[in-house]
Amino acid sequence: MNKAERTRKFIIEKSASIINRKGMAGTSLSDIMEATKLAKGGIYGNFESKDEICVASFLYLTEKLADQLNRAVLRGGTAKEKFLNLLDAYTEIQNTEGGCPILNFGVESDDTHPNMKEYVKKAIRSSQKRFFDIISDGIAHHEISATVNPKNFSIKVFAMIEGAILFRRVLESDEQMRIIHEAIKLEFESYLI
Amino acid sequence: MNKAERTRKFIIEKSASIINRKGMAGTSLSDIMEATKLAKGGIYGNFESKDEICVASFLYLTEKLADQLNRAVLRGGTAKEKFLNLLDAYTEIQNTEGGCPILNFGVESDDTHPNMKEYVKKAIRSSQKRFFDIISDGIAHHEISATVNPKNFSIKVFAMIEGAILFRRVLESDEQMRIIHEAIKLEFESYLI
DNA sequence: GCAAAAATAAACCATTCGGTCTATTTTAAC
DNA sequence: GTTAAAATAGACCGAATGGTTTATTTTTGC
Repeated sequence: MNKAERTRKFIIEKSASIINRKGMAGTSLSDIMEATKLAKGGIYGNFESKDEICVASFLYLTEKLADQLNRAVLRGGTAKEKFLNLLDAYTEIQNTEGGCPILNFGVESDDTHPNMKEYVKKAIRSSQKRFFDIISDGIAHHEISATVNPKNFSIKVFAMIEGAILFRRVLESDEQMRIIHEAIKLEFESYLI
Repeated sequence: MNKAERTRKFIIEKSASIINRKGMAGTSLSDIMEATKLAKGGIYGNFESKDEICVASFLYLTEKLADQLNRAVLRGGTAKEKFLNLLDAYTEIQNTEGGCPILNFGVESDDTHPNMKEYVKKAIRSSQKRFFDIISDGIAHHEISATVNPKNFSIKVFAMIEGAILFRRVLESDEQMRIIHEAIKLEFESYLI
């Protein structure tokens, strides 16, 4: 890794949480310069545009989040442990770095940032797949009742989590996150054999 | 209603969906001028700042939405009808005007727009209350099992709806909204007496 | 219809914006 | 340690930004 690569990585790490919190449109180059203590020359030597920084920041945030979620899953042996670890991880992790990148970038990824939408799509699908895989494996290993539809349940769970993250952010309270966390847990446990 | 009041109303109506779609930071005065075909003098004669237009737009959008949702509820007689009408309304209405204002403004209402957060809080609470009232009345009238916690179920349902709205927007498909809609319906029906 | 007030248009303002280009510093290879 | 290339700083650019003020048009009340 040469100096430019190191600087590029540094810029992404310093910018990601700001862009996540303030939004792409709400974050200026000045904000990024301030966060990195770099001048424009340094930033534009590494990125072609602000949009490229935003994309790189989103990918960085979701990769980091995926690592954390995957580690939480791997700490479990049974499907129950894996699922509950994953659920807990969502509750604990998402409270940092400006919130959930899928929620934040997902809302902003429209006409003004069309390329971002493809990345968010992928992130949604892989987030749901993480739940899907746990449920499917649990069914295959006779830990979870085959009456549950892994795809539908995964979609439902992930929707609840994203909704809960939004409420936690706006209401500035963990209360509703805890209520939804408990509701997911109870429902999941009702499917255990 | 004098001319200025009429113009003010006109500006809000024309601006609301744009601000909802593009975000507060992503919508410029030029965008609003274009949408309304008014010059700045006309706009600043009615509003003190762009922020005031954003607040007015949010309140307009949520009031309009609430009217539609309330009408859907009133078209039902039983708790079951009311709930399912409300659920259907969310599925059908939200696909317009730039999406769900609670989601869009909720994500953007942070440090950069602190006053907006209070309005979004209220909108979340009243959205959940609409479900809560239906469930509570349903329990009081022995239509719904008393084993269901109206508060928790309302929070859960609304989280699912907001999550589903996000997915529909990003995935550009109704599929997951339909899956979640069906999941909510099935769960609700399991509580009917 | 007229005159004054209200409402809006258009000109103006300073600042900020994303990006480009030149100047300077740092790094890497020898 | 030296030199050339790479990397970054800082000056520059035109456009865009939100907002203010002056000019013009429209509305209102009589």
